[in-house]
Formats: sequence, C-alpha cells, structure tokens
Amino acid sequence: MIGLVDCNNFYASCERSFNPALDGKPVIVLSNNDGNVVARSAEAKAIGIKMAQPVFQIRELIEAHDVRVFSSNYTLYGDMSARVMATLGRFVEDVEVYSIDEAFLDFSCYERQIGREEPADLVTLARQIRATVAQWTRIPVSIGIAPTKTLAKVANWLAKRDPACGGVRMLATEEQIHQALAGFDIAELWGIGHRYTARLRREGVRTALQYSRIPDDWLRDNLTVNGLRLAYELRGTPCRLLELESPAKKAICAAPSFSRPVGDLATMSQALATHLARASEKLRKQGSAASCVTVFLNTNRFRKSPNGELAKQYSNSQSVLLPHPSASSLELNHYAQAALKAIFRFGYFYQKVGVLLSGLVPTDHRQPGLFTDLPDERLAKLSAAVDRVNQRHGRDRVRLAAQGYDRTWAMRQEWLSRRYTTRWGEILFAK
DNA sequence: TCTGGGGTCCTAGGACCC
DNA sequence: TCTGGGGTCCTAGGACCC
Repeated sequence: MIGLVDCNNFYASCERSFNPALDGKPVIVLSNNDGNVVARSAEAKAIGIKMAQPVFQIRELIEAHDVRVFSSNYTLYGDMSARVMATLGRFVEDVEVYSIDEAFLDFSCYERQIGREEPADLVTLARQIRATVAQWTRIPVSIGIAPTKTLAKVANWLAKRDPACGGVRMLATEEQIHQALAGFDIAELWGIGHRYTARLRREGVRTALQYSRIPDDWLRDNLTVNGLRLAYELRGTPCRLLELESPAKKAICAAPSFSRPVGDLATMSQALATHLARASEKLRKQGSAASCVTVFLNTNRFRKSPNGELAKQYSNSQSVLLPHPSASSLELNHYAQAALKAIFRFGYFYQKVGVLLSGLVPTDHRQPGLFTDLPDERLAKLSAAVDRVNQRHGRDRVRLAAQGYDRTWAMRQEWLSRRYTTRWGEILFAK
C-alpha cells in the first residue's frame, strides 16, 4: 500500500505555526508581488475567498472579516517542508517528496510485518504520523492510503473533505475503491485538467468509475499514454512507481514580475542580472552547467491605456547557445545581456524580464567545443566562493555589478512574515 | 493601483540517415 | 506502367502538476 501525505493549506499553516494568534482566524497567503491568493485557511475558504483570486478583488471581504494577509515567505515554507518530510522519514524508510507539501510513503514494510489480516493497522499508523507531524511542526496533514499512487490521491482528497475521516482515509478492498470512484468527479483526478475534463464530459464521462471503464484504445488515442496509465492506476494496477531519488532538473527558470511597469533598458538589465544570479545559484547547487541561455520579456496583458483600451502589447525571446556549458554568473550574464539588447524595444511598459537556463549537463562531464576550451577553472572557484559568502551573510551580499542597487522594480512583499527558522535575527522569542 | 512562478511529459510532423 | 523500408533527432504546441 502507498500513503499520500498532503499538508492542509500548507502556506497558511506555516504562517500559523509560529503565530498561534492566527488560530481560528481567516488567513491567506499571496503569490509573488502580492498579486493573487495562493493559500487559504479553512476560515478563509468558508467566507468565499477563491483560489488564485486577485487580491484587489477581495479588499472588502478582507476588511469585513479581519482576514490576515501574508506575502509569500518561501524561505519559511521551504524549511517547514523539510521538517515535515524529515518527520515522515522517522516512520517510513521510502519517502518520495512529490512537492513542497506532499509526499508518497511506501507502506509495504509494515504490511509484511502485520500480514494480510489486519489492514486497519495502517490507519492507526497514519493517525500516529499525523499526530507527530502536528506536534513537531504544528502543520496539519491529511493521509490517503491505497494500492496505487492515483488511488492514494483519491483517498487523500476524501480524507481532507470528510470530517468523519479524522484526516485519514484508506481504500483497501475492491468494494471501498468502487464506491469511492463512483462518487468521484473526473475534474479532481490527478492528471485530468480542465481541457480533458471538458473533453470527457462531452463523451458523457463524469465519474472516476466511468473513466476507469473507458476502452484502452480510446484513452490512448485521445488522452495519450498518460490517460491510459491513469485508468490502469484506478483499476488497481500500479503504473507510477515511487521515485526516491529526485532527478536533476532539465531547465531552471527565474522570471518574477516587476512591482511596477518598467520601460527603460537600464532597469531591465539590472533585473535580468539579478534573476540570472538566482537561476545560476540553483544551477550550481545541483552541480549542473547550462549550454543555452534564453531571455524573454513581456508587457502586462491586463494593462489599460488612459483611454481605457488595452495597452499595446509586445513579447519576445531569444536563445543563445554557449560556446561551452557554463555555471558562472559572470559568463552567463554576458550572453543574457546581449540577448536582452537584441529583443528590447523602446516605447513599451514591461511586466517582466525572465531567464531560462537549459541544456543542463553535469559540471564534471562537460564536453569542450571543437574550437573552444572549457571555461577558466578560476571562474568556477569564484562562483563557489561567492555562493558560500552569500549563504552565510545573506542573498546578494556579493553580487554582479550589473545587478545594481536600485530595487524599486523588485516584487512587492508588503506583508512578509519573519524567517523564523533560518535567520538568527528573526527567531521567535518566548517571554 | 492591483491579475504568480516554476516545472514535466507527450505527440505529430518535418528533416535527416542508410 | 513502375517510385522501399526502417530508423533517429529536433521542435512547437499542448496538456498537465503544485
């Protein structure tokens, strides 16, 4: 059996973890730039705040219900996630960290111990896991248990919404699975988005049970091999195995929006250098070098001109193949800036400039070009030293000159909480 | 005033190879 | 009149995930 542990309202729960005064209050967390709602406590959902809703649309609701609003604090959420995952690792050897707030657990070690006659013991175990995570992190979780990952997802969805479950739901017998799928909307299935939902509804398919009975050929032809795998998983045949080693990323992207419209090349250039510094830090952290740099930019598709019409739009991108794979901020920025100059047009107000590093290869397996050498080893040492300094003393303490010191374009974070767990200066004091 | 960011996988079709 | 068979690689576009 496979367990899926999913943190409830994760970002909102993280904010609560170190601030008990928020218990029982509606709490929301906003996207980068304080734009949209990306997490809601149960109380916030109850008063009708929708996922991904722009925050300016719910000003009155926030006022009326004293909603506590937070900017995204990824430093805190990332660290809290690591704590939750480490807690899960105390119970089960094989944990697949699937996302910042979800993990699959392999329960087969327990099943071998207890044999087949006592399936309910997994529910008891899951309750223990739940209680321990709550005690150690103050993060509430729901746990679904079933024979396949997809069915565990279904079980988890039910565990979250049915108060009678107490946060744990197991689908073990054929009858339990059958009954759960018969009442389960295809729109909630893992791997069925809004396009496929519409397509399937036109075919008269509404429930997961109906989906599991669609002929294989139709699924293969219309929903690709993934749609077919989904059906197999619903029928109880595992097609998605636990991935215990997280594979290296194939592309790394950094493209946060500006806090305000930006029209000048100098500011765009500083923002690009800053995004590139973020992306190349990630690149070095996973031990990769990039062989291609892509720069892209776009205007704001919602922006209106003074006369009320949509402002004129422009977006473009350019990719540069490097003479050799590189992980040096200095070198990557050199090519990125050239690409920016090539696509930048005066007369527009831009919403963002972004960078994508791709063609990633392991740094120690780089192949030199036929007519070029590998980059100077000193560049790699320099990057490593800069990363160490910044890790210890704070982001961008040592930076590319091209990044500049003007941060007026940087994203809004009006309601940022403290980094309780990762900065000595922001640690919580108990009176 | 104000509308997110960062990823993965699959497929069809075109170009190419012997 | 008659024009093969079996492949690989790349890309754009579309779908999905959290």
